[in-house]
Amino acid sequence: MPELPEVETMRRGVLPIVGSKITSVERPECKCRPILLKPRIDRFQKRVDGTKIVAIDRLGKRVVIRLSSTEAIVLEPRMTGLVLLADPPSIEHLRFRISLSSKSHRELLFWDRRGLGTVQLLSSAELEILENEKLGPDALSITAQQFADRLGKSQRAVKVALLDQSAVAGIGNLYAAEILHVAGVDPTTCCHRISRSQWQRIADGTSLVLQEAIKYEGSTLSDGTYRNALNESGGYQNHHRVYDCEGSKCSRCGEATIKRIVQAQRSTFFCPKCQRKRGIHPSLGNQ
DNA sequence: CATATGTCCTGAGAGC
DNA sequence: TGCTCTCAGGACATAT
Repeated sequence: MPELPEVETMRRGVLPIVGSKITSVERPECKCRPILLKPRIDRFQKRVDGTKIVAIDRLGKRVVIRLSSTEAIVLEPRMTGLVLLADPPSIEHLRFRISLSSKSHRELLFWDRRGLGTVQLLSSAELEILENEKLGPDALSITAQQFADRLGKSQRAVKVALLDQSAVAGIGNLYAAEILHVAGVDPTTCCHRISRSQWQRIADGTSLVLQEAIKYEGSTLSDGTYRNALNESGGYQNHHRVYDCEGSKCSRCGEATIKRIVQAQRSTFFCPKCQRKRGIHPSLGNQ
């Protein structure tokens, strides 16, 4: 499930195609339902053919391929999408191909097993709306002040709020849990009860966890879906502190056991000792 | 407006 | 063994 570190790894992996020209785009034959493509392939073709790739950026969990026309191809992997220069894991779920006039890299591929991902061609104005109005500050650089400003009055549990891309862009279910563990904050805490120093720890934890995960090229979970642009696994799954660690001993306190709960229909993993709510002492004698 | 829930999708794994 | 069921969680549409 590509989140910021995985998408950033994909972005870095396809940087070598900057400077290449697009010779054609194609939607390969696919037995499964087609993914969302906007605009339709014939109009898409006309607008991108012959343009040059001038930059490749990341916008939250999306890869943005900027073109000399000032438009941009926005790739959104969602659950199982991959952005590849190498051969895809299977031919059957190949969803989109960008052919290039490059000697070293002939094509960029978008592969997606479950098909929830999207490929969109946006004008610079549309991209600006996405960046400035729909998405919050990027998680890699968000400050404690920005966290407090955007979520400080929310009634939601902090773990659920961290997944809101309009509040902060790039965090998903896995890294929300990792961040709150590093910050030492109970994932069920209502945002409005979080102190300044806790927002600071959350901001610090966000930066630390995401940079660490980028260093290891993201997390390839047991289903093996996520790969980098060269179809290689990530390594951060071996460094998870809580995610998918239910039942193992917490590495932070060395005493408690990692627990799993469900919040907003999603798994949350945490250490009940390191991530306790502050203030009220646990009531005695009711166990 | 803020927040909660349902939906899309496929393959893996559980259980019978 | 082979069937059915449940689950995984990105973002968005719809409901409260």
